Amino acid sequence: MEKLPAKTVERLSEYRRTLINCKENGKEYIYSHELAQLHHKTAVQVRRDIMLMGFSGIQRKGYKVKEMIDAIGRILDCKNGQNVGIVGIGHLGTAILQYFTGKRPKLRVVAIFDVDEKKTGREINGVPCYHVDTIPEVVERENIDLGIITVPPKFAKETAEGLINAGIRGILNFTTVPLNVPEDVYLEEYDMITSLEKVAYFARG
Amino acid sequence: MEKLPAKTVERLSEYRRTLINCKENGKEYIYSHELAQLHHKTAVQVRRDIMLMGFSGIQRKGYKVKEMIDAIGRILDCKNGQNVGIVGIGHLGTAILQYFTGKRPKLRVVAIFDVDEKKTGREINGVPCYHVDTIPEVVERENIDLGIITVPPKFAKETAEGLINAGIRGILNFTTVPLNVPEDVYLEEYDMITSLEKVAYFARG
DNA sequence: ATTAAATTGTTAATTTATAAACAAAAAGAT
DNA sequence: ATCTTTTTGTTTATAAATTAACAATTTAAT
Ligand SMILES: NC(=O)c1ccc[n+]([C@@H]2O[C@H](COP(=O)([O-])OP(=O)(O)OC[C@H]3O[C@@H](n4cnc5c(N)ncnc54)[C@H](O)[C@@H]3O)[C@@H](O)[C@H]2O)c1
Ligand SMILES: NC(=O)c1ccc[n+]([C@@H]2O[C@H](COP(=O)([O-])OP(=O)(O)OC[C@H]3O[C@@H](n4cnc5c(N)ncnc54)[C@H](O)[C@@H]3O)[C@@H](O)[C@H]2O)c1
Repeated sequence: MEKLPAKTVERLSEYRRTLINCKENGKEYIYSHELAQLHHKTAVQVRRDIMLMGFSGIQRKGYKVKEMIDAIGRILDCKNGQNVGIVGIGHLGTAILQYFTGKRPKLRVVAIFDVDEKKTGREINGVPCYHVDTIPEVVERENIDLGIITVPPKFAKETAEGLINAGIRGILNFTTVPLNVPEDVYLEEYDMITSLEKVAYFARG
Repeated sequence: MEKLPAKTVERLSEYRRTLINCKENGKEYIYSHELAQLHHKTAVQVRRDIMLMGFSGIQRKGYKVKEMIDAIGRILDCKNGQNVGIVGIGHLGTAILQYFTGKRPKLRVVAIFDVDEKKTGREINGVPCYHVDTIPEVVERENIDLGIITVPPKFAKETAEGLINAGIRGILNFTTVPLNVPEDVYLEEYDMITSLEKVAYFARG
């Protein structure tokens, strides 16, 4: 199936988060303009995204929340789910781990890796923590597809290489060290400083 | 002065990070294609961004690293700097605080806020931690412009309102709770789940 | 029944972002 | 000196993303 535009994929993920919330609050239907307002987007944009993923609403009633959650799931989720490993379980790694637990059944954090012996060999937040040296075996055995890198900067490169050699398909990198990945590995990076500098720039007149 | 496109601003921030690194490694000049490669961008894009900010290189020699860092500073940095407050100093807040310290002299984290009495009333990472109830006074007194929200979700809304009432100009929100801000407050949001779902989507064929 | 209002779905237009093309300048090679 | 190569700077073209426009449908009101 043809891939959707990256921007649409991002928004679908965001819409789903909101829809799950709506569902928990007992909301059955939602209008495009409601969803738009919650995301500071236009209603047209929302409808266009929904159209692109091949879902339909009911005129004058809006979109069925439950069905739309499922429709987004058919786009974003892999049928049998995808397994995730986090490397470097310090402040940021722990924040991510906690944030993830229980949120997305199809995106399972099944392993975390560190070098600190106070952390390895036990479970943190219900997830086993392994020594980084075991990345090859564990990634293979646990069928880990995606890696999140939250190690100190100077270990970022070797961590990425380790994950890639172990057969990972996608990386989310929070160290702000430039990484080189082969074509068939998808790389996403995020830097809070960039976000804050953007806020700083646009916040002043 | 006219604002640059948001995408260009983001890239300038990223370029600067890399340039600072280059400078520390004693690199004096950099070519557009080198900078491009480090950021998985094209050389044309890099040159265009540089052109948009009104900076010039030297033909066949590239861009002077030190001068370009300064030029980006003239775009991104406020003359007298901007002060930042972080609200909610748990795992994520601490990760951000540590990550920031010392990195951007013009973007100073001058206060952190929490409700936990084990944290308030002392310094964390060299930054005083105040009780959230004192946001109005502290924001005023310390001349805080920008706020980062890393509180538990259910307190996100009131935190944002508190910051806005205290006169903040920009917010970086890591709780994934929809916020409403007045027109003159710039809001940026980030969700790691969205990033990872994007990686998951594009990482599979 | 008829009309009016609200809302979706889709096409068309516009705007923004990226890439291509190429002139100009500098450095080095012949 | 002249030519070739490399690299910047800028314009032009292409592509992507967003917004506008509007037809179609449903519901409610008169
Ligand atoms: N991009 C961003 O927005 C952003 C924000 C905050 C932090 N960071 C970066 O994220 C990383 C982690 O930040 P943090 O605050 O959690 O740091 P931290 O020091 O709290 O945690 C780092 C963890 O990595 C472990 N570690 C060290 N070497 C390792 C190795 N070779 N392999 C595996 N694990 C190893 C440590 O034992 C520790 O548990 C740092 O690189 C930091 O600069 C990025
Ligand atoms: N957007 C993302 O990518 C992302 C990732 C991880 C976590 N999060 C979110 O960030 C937030 C913080 O995550 P965390 O892992 O650091 O949680 P945490 O529990 O470790 O930290 C929360 C902190 O907020 C403090 N706090 C509680 N109520 C407060 C209030 N009313 N005012 C000020 N401070 C208060 C607590 O004392 C604690 O120190 C959560 O909302 C979490 O969901 C977002």
